[in-house]
Amino acid sequence: MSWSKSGGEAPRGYHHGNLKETLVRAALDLIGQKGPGGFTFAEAARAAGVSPAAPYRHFKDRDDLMAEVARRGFTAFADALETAWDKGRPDPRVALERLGRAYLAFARTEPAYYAAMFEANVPADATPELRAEGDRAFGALRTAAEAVAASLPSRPPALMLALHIWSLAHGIADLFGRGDKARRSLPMAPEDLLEAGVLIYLQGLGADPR
Amino acid sequence: MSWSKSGGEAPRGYHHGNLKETLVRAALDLIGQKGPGGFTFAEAARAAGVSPAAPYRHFKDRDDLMAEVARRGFTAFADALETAWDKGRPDPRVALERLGRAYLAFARTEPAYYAAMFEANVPADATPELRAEGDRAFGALRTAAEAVAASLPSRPPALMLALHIWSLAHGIADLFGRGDKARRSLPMAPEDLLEAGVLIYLQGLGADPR
DNA sequence: GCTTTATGTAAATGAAGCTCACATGACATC
DNA sequence: GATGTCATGTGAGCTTCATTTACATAAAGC
Repeated sequence: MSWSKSGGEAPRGYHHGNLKETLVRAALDLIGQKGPGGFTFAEAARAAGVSPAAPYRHFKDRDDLMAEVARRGFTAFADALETAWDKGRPDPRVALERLGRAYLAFARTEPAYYAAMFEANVPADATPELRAEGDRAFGALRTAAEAVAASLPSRPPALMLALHIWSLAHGIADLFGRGDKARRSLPMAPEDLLEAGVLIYLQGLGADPR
Repeated sequence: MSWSKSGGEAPRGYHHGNLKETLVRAALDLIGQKGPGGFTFAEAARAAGVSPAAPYRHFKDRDDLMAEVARRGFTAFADALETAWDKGRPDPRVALERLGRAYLAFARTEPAYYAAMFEANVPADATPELRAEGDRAFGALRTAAEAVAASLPSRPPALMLALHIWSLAHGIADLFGRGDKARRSLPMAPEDLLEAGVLIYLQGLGADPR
């Protein structure tokens, strides 16, 4: 049942028909296999079955493709965080924990995206779209921080709270959270490490110790 | 007064005499200027004034040179952390704050080392020496965590404490702590963000709020 | 049909990583 | 002091890559 070129080696004419999309997927595959440094423009072209020059019709250069992968990563990331937050239901603290787990789950299940987003040395504002999606991801965290801050008696500044949680989550993800690529092994699940950290942190801000 | 080859463009014979050292420094320079990805073996050779093949007499390949740079970085890092900790004087909490600041200071003042250590995709155990120095750096943090944990009424597990603080520090350094290379700008100094975070965290563990 | 525009190809350039055969010289040993 | 050996550089060459330029093909509108 291969009537289209989705997935397989469909013969094609002079024009590919879906090169841009194919290249992005190939790039994602390659990044997943060999890291953001190992991915080459030429190999992505080979994977798509086109000449080495063809990708230049769709991306300015190698970095531009990388930025597009990162942008899609941030889109998926922001979506995941917003979904996990679910408007703070049933209450901000529970929702925050869900958000933290979603953060680490993304790093774990989408290491290729995560690498393109945070390890490929793509400038945060390589393109306006990239900047926008990155802001949206951080916005999800920021929104959560605001709700949690408002629920605490000490009323801490929401931005600070967001930055602390983001940094902790990112640090854990970068150091321990990527399967076999992790820098060190851990005596517990990264998710649990993060949950414990956030819990302690919130208690430090005066949350009731449940 | 240039009677030796230290520092300048001293004419040299067939043999360089100090190539390995020169290459490491050149690599560090290049990494600082163009990032870990932009550094090339060939350019390091040019900087040292030798042919492109010469470096292979001292390093197995490009990654091997990178690993050596990272190793030296971890050595300097571990030294800095141990010095800052200063055996916990005058008391663990004060010393821990000093250690946290030293962590971020290193990331800020030695971005090239920090990049080689954490962004160059050098496996943590690329060489036994690298692993050893990395362990020593973490050991400094671990020692500090033990002393602080022992000083707290709740007696939290020291390893957990070390991992939380390391992750927070690394996350802040990676996201905000590298000057213009930072991913986002911050309304405060990274050092202050870290200090506030650790303070809140320790309060969550039952430390007296000073 | 004819033009315009988008999309690919071929060929070439320049740089990089790496290897191999060979050159040079530092040093030890007779 | 001649000689042999080992460490350290050189030169040339191979392969891969990024990127550009001129040209080819086809899809769409006229």
